[in-house]
Amino acid sequence: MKIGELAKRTGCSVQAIRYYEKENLLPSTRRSDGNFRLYDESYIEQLSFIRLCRGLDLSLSEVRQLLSLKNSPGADCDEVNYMMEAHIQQVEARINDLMELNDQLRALRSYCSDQQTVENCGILQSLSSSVDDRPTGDTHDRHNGATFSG
Amino acid sequence: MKIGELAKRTGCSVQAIRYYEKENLLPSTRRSDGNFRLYDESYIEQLSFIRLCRGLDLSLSEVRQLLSLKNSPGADCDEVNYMMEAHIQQVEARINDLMELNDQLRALRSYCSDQQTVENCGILQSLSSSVDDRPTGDTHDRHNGATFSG
DNA sequence: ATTGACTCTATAGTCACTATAGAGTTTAGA
DNA sequence: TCTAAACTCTATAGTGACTATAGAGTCAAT
Repeated sequence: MKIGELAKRTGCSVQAIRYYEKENLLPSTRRSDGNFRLYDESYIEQLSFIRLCRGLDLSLSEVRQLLSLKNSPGADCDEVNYMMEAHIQQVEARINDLMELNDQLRALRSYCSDQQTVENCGILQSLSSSVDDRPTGDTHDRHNGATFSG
Repeated sequence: MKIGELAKRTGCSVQAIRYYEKENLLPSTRRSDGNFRLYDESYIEQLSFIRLCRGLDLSLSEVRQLLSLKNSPGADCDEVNYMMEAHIQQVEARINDLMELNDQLRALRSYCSDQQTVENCGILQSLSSSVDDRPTGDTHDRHNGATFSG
C-alpha cells in the first residue's frame, strides 16, 4: 500500500509518517518504480504502536527507547517500568500545576463583574497591582510549572 | 538600569526581555551612548504584568490583547472577561485530558510486574496488541486531546 | 593596558509536527 | 491517447516562546 492508505488506516497524517521515517521511528521501505513508498501490513502495527504511545503523551525519544527495547526481547523490562513511572510523575505534576492555575484563574475571574469599563476591571487591576505592594518580587513563591517544559 | 538588572529584579531572562521588545509587548527604550538599553522603574511593573500573565499560561497574543485593553481604559471589559472564560475552559479541558491519560498510564503500569523480561512485559504487550484484535482502528475512540495544541 | 563582566545583533535550535512550493507519477474518464 | 485530478516526491519554512551560541562591542576596575 502507498503512504496515503497507510495514513488513512492509522489515522496519521502523510507528513507525520514521512517525519517518523526521517527520525528513524519507522524503518524505510522499498519504493515503487516511480519512487513511491510501499508498505506492507506490518507497518500498520508499527505505526499504531507509535500513535498509541503519542496518545499517551510519550515523547518521540521515549517512543524510540521503547521501540529499541521491543527489539531486544531478552532484556529485562526495568527500563520500561522506570520510564512509565517517570512519565506518570510528569503527568501528575502537570495536572497539579494546572489545577493550581485553574484556582488562580477562577479567583481572577471573580474580581470582575460584568458591565464595567476596563478602567475598573478587577481582573486587570489585580494583574497590575501585585508588584507595587511587594518588596522585590522575589519573596512570594512564583508559580513556575505552568509554562510548557518541552 | 540596564537589561541585566531588570532581568534579575523580575526573574526574567535577558533574552526573554529582548524577545518581548521585539514582539511589541514591551515598548523600546532609550539607549546609552554604547547602545545599551536603559530602563526606568516603570518597566518592572510592565514586565511583571507580562510574567504574571505568562504564569497563568496566557499566550503572548492574549497578553498583547490585555495590554492594549489596559491602554484604553474607557472600553468595557467584556473582552477581558471573555478571554479569561475561554482560557479557563481551555485549562479545564486540558486537565480532563491529562486525568484520563493518567488513568491509562496507571492501568498500563499495572500490567507489568517487576523482574520480567521485555519479552513478557505487559506494558509493551499491551501497547503492541491493541491493533490486531480490532477491525480497522477507526472504531475505538481515540484519545485526541493529549498532544499540546499550542 | 588588560581583564572580566556585561551588552549588542543575528542566527540556529528546541519539539513534533503542519503547510507550502514545485516537480514528478499514477489513475480514471472522455 | 489525451488530459485532468489525485496522489506522491523532496526540500524548505513556519509554529510558540523562548534558549543558546557566535562574534563583536562597551564599561568598570586594576
